[in-house]
Amino acid sequence: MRISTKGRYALRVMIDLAEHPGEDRVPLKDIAARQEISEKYLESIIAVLSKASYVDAVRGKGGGYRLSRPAQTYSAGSILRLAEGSLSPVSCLDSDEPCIRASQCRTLPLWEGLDRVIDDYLDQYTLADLAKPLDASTQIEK
Amino acid sequence: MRISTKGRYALRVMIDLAEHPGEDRVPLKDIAARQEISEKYLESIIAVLSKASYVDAVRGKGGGYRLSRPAQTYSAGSILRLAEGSLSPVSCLDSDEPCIRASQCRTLPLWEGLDRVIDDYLDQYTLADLAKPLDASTQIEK
DNA sequence: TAAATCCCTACCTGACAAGTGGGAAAAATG
DNA sequence: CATTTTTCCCACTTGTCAGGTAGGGATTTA
Repeated sequence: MRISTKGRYALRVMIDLAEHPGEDRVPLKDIAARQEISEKYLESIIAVLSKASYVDAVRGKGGGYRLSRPAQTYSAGSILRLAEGSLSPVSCLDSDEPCIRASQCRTLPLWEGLDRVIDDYLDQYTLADLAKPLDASTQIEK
Repeated sequence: MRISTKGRYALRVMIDLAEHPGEDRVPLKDIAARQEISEKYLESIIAVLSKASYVDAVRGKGGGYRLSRPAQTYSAGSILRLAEGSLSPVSCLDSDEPCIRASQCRTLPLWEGLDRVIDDYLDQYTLADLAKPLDASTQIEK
């Protein structure tokens, strides 16, 4: 039940952007260097974020990326679901048409509940909570 | 973030055993037939359950498997953790020695909380809740 | 012209999921 | 004792996917 690097790196990119609001545009090269992730690989990850308008890209010299909304408006769950494709623990929760044996399935309610619990938890956390967590006042109580 | 067939099948095996307490010993062949899973593959899955004494095996003619404890005493989480190895969403939660950068890590608290939420949820469900779910009185309120 | 995003294709490597196959050992039954 | 029915054990296969790497070309903007 692992979160892949896509999701984890996407989150780190977003956090990095949230922590560098001063620099108006942040080039991918800088993010890659700070996060110690290959620029090439990050390119494919940030492309997804960009297409979904989670970040705002500007080309050319002096260009780079920027969050397109305030950090508090992104939930960790939304970023992870976007990057991972899906967070659901079993594939039958993804397809729109329910499984034929759904009514007999002993475990379906378990998975549905698990899916809900995961989503609910991850949707509580915002990007603002994750950036600069040294400031204790922005932390969620656990 | 998928649960693999190992975990899912292990759960189905345990549910199947819980639903057939009358037959003192249930041969794997019967479980495989009912669950429509290859006997050979199930063999490797039930071996893990057997080694952990989750089930009780008797060889030879008339032999088979049986739950070694009452169904209410197994949590879904314990079965899944056993079969899957680990349910944690990131590998750094598995190693006993913490990551060097743990104190700087922006996302560690998020993963720790997620891990806890998943475990807590899955540990609520018992095998007795999952077997014969048509009896509404045994269901967990969601 | 340099620095940046964007977009494409292709490839690699290793790990792991998901199984298959063969046979040995144990226990009951005839 | 032989046979059948079962668990138990080890090796092997097959395919998929994560997690990248490599390279180039087009476009945009200071």
